Amino acid sequence: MPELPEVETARRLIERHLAGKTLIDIDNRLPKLLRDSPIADLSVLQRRTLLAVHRRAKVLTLEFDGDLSLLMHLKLAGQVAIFTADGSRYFAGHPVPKQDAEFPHKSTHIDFIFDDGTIFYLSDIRQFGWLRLMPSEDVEGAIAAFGFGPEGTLPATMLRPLEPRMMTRSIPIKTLLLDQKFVAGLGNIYVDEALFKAMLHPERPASSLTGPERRRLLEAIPWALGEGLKQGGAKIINSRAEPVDEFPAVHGRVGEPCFRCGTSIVKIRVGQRGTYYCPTCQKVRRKNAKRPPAATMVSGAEVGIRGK
DNA sequence: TGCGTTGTTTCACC
DNA sequence: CGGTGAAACAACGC
Repeated sequence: MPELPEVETARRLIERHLAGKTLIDIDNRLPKLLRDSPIADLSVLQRRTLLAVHRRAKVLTLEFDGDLSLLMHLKLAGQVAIFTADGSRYFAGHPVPKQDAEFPHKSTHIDFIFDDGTIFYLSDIRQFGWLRLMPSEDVEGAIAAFGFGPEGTLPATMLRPLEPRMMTRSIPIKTLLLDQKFVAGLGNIYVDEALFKAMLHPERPASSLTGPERRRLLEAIPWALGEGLKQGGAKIINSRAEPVDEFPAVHGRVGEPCFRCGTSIVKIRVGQRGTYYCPTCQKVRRKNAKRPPAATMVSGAEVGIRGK
């Protein structure tokens, strides 16, 4: 669930509440979360001060003094919770554990305890997330190795270089947008939202988009990520959306009326991913549709399979 | 109880 | 060798 907006929300929270503070204790009850980590033990972070928190795509870097940096990926179900000494609680990422739950929760795997009593809890109900601890000087190379494309939050004009690459790919536009090497930060929620905003069918071959359609999409990407960020991340619980100000408009809303036209939102699978769209607002349209249609219309090619 | 869930990697294939 | 689609993988709730 954590995509760019959720991860950026987490970054801001951590930086706001913990930058300049010193770690006094780390309780890591699930050491395997440190995967492929050059330094395999978090305890070396004891007595280190958090200097800054960075984000590239969906990867966070917590930079400590003493040349140590902790890379963090929340994947499907990671949650960041910060409890300050005055009893306030701040959350980002996955909705479980619930905000009023007792902490540490059974899915809370690491407690980072800071010198002023602030506690940073890292929970992950699915345990798909990962951490990597390394010398700060190695971070740049480690991030570069992911080969991320441009940040999806960039203004559309700066995403223009994506256009030629879009034109040569035959895969569904949704699949291409999910490729972090193409554009960084979109996940399943915000891809569906960007395609709805641009009024494009998720299965359209990327190369079939017209110039105006490509430009519309490049506008919709930072727009969708921005909407999510405004809300501190979209609220999707058990695959069901709880829209705020009509966002999300399609993701997690199967069977519910489109906010724009009232048609029931449909769920299909695209590249093995649950995909939500409005069959009225996001019709398949053919580029070079010269050939006059035969007696029958475009037979059910675009008809979605209704989710259960 | 088997399926769905996500981001990412890996693999088979053309 | 590159593009593509499918499978694998991590683990758990429903």
